[in-house]
This record gives sequence, structure tokens and C-alpha cells, in this order.
Amino acid sequence: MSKYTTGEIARLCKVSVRTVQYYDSRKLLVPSELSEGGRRLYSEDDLKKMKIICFLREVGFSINSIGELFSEEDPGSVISLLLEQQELSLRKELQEKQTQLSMLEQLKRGLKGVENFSVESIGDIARIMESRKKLYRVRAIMLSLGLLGELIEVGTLLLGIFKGIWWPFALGLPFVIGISIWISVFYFKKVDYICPQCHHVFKPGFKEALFANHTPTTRKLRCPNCGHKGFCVETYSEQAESQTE
Amino acid sequence: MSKYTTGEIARLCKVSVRTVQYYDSRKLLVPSELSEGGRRLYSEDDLKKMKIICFLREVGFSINSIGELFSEEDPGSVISLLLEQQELSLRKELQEKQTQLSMLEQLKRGLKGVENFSVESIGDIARIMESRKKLYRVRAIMLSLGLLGELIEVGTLLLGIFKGIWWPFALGLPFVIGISIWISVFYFKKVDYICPQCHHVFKPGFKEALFANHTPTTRKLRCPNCGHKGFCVETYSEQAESQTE
DNA sequence: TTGCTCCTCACGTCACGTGAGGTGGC
DNA sequence: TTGCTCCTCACGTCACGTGAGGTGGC
Repeated sequence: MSKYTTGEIARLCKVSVRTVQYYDSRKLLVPSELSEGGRRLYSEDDLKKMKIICFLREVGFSINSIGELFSEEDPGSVISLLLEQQELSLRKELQEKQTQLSMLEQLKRGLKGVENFSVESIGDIARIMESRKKLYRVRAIMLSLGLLGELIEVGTLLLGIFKGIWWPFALGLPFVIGISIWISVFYFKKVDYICPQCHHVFKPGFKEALFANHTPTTRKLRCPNCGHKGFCVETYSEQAESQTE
Repeated sequence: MSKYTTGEIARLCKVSVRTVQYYDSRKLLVPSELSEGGRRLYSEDDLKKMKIICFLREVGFSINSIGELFSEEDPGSVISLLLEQQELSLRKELQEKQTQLSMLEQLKRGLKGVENFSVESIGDIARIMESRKKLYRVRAIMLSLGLLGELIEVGTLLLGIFKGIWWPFALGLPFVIGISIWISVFYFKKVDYICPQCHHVFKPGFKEALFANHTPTTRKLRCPNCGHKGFCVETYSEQAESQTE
């Protein structure tokens, strides 16, 4: 029966000598024999056990979990529980990494559009990213309301053309106009803008915002803080949030 | 100008008080003022900085990296490098988690097929999983050689039938038979079996293996260690590997 | 005065890595 | 005898968490 030294076990299992020693200190894999000089001597069974330990570590189990598994008199009852737990935690970590990666990508894309970078730009982008989700909801509400208006308008118009009944259209028109105005005001309330120059967050005048040159996510405004006039990125208004709370 | 206490900063950034204190000790976010009683007082700018720090931490940056970014006089030159590094490490971690998860799934599936579980069963499954990749290669070699044999046989046969030229077929036949035999021996050499009873890894006699009842990955054999006769799982032979090294 | 918040040590977590200084075994 | 391996402390890593014992501020 051949015996393995610490270094041999380490090499055979592709780990460091320190790891083998550490598993001894944690009572995970205590060598079955010690030489007269106090050196660890591992048996064939020890090697097998070490390989199982290393495999379980590769799958992500903690040393404590592996220890439990080996010390349990009925490992069959523990193993399935451990597997379920581990799968859950792995899925969670996977999800987390994916979220982090997508946030990183968004940050990268956001920084590409920044002309003169400063650390505050990161704060702007973080704010934009966070508010993006909230703005999606706001825009969804706007869109559905707008569609409702369209539906009423077209419906009553058809009713007038084909059936000669015009009073629903007459009644619907001011209603639809009302919805349109309400949508504009609602959106205006929910939205702030970030100055690309001084990173100040502000709400422009209603008139200025209404007639300003704009893209889907920016609007050309003058910053009330530094006076810079340029395309300011739209963001969810924090005040709007605290009002609803 | 309002000032924030440690607890307020913590609440606004959704971290613990300890974390805020820790960032102070790490010189990441030193409060801009101290009260007479020695309490930390944070300014509006401090809050903004803390939000940026928390955002970068959510993306997975280390405290050291964030510290570098803030202490650099030209952060623009550092940020893109940091972003690249972070993306690389995130992709690596993601890959790792995915590998772990798929290994866990394989382990779960493997354990379902085990009748009486013991910790050694994990070792068997680990061995099977590891050897699976290697066996794929072995089987690929066998398959391509087998196809070559088929091709020769069919080709020369057609040549005989349609052109009346039979000597290639006569010459090819023993060649193809030779290939077949060589394939069997080659495969036999590369493969060991695991006893489901005592987890002993062994190589059966060639004749026994040839005529034994089998499935694609198991074969009904008698274990030379414990005498148990049952379906043993095929695994890549470690000896075959050390011979080729 | 009473809660509540905050303060500073200082140790714990997790799985080892990294020396330092000494020794076993071929 | 000379390398090489192995031994045991003991501290470092990473980003905090968790008390303990004391105090500021409303």
C-alpha cells in the first residue's frame, strides 16, 4: 500500500501544498498516518476523498458544507438538500453577474457619449440608468393613454362619416384634447434634465421644454446653474417620487 | 447648506453605517467636516460622491479601483482601462458560474441514477464527468475511422457491381476488417469500468467485455474486487493516458 | 432625563497565499 | 553533504459584520 506525501496529493489534485495542509487543519481531510518526523502520510483512500473534495469545491460548495456531508452518518439525506441550496445560490450569483455585466455595458455606452469626462459623469449615467426603468413605466402610461385617445377619435369619426351621428365626435374631441394636454403636463412633471457641463439636475420652464429642440432622450436647454446651453439628458424626477410616497 | 450624519448617508445610499465608516477608514470618502464631538458630517457633494461609489461597487469594482479613480488627476485615462479590466473579469466569473451550474446539474442527474448513495458515488460521477470529454474524442476517432471503412467497402462494392472490377473490393475487405478489429482493441484500451457496488475501477477481460450485455455507456460485468455483477459505467482509462504522456 | 445615534477598538468571516525560520528524508 | 520537501507559526487578503463599552445630541 503506497503512501502519498502532502506534495504528491497536492500535485495529483492540482492544488497547492498549503491547501492540503489547510484541509487538515479544518478536519476535512486528516491524513491517515503521520511519519516519525511528523510528516503527513496519505493513503489511497485519502487520495480518493481528496479528489471528491476538490470536485465539490469546483462545483462551488463551501468547506463547511463538504465537512457536513462527510461527517453525516446518512449523507444521502443531506446531499439532495445541499444540491438544491447550491443550485439556488449559483443561479442567484449568475443572475447578479449578468446584471453587473449589463450595467457595465450601459456605463460604457453612456461614457462614450460624454465629451469631457469627469468622475461626476459616472454619477449622471448612474442616475440615467436608474431612472430609465422608471421612465419606461411613465412612457408606457403615456402611450396607453395616447392610444386610448386615438381610438376614441377614430371611432367617433367613423361613426360620424358612416352613420351620420356626429355628437360622439363633438363630445370626444375636447376629451381627447384634454388627455393630450394632461399627458404633456404629466410627463413634464415626471422628468428632470441633467446639465452635461456642471451635472446640475434641474426642471426647465414648461414653455421652454415644450418648444425646445430635442431627441428621444435629450432636450436642448439652458442650465440655470452654470448658464451652459446644450443637449441635456432626460431623467426621472426625484421630487415626483417623493411626492407620491 | 445641510449636512448629513453617517446614518443619513447610509440610509440614502442603502448601505450600513459600518460601510460608511469603513469607506472613511479606507480614505475613499472622508467626511468634509467633523462635529465638535467627533461625529462625521457629510456635505451635499459627499453624498453625490457616495452615490457614485455605491454605483461602482454595484458594478463590481473593488474599493482600490474606485480609490484610484478618485485620486487620479486625469480620471479619463484610467476609466476606460478599468472598464475593460472589469468587463473581462466579469465575463470570466460569469463563465465560471455557468460551468459550475452545468457541473451541478450533471451531478444531480448522475446521482438520480444511483440506487444506494454514499459519498464515494460523487467521486464516481466526477470521474465519469471528467472522462466524458475525453471519451467524446475517442469516440470521434472511432466514428471517423468506421466511416472511412464504410466508404471503402461501399465504394469498392459499387465498383464491382457496375464496372465488374472486383479486385479493389477483394483488397479493401481485409483492410476494413482490420480497421474494425483495431477500433475494438483501441476502444477497449481506452476504457475502464466502475463497479457500482464498491466503486473499484477495473479493466475487464477483452472477451468478457466483447460479449457482455451493454448500453451506450454501461456494460454488465463482474467486479474483480467485490465479485458484484451488474451494469458498470464506462470511464476513460487513466492508464491509457499515462502511457501516451 | 431618556432614547437614539454615533464613536472607536477589536475580533470574526472565507479559503487560502505568503513569508520566516526550522527540519526531515533521499 | 546538498537540494528538495515539508513542518508550524503568524500575518495578509477582501469588504465589511458584530459585539463591547462608551458618549454626543435632541
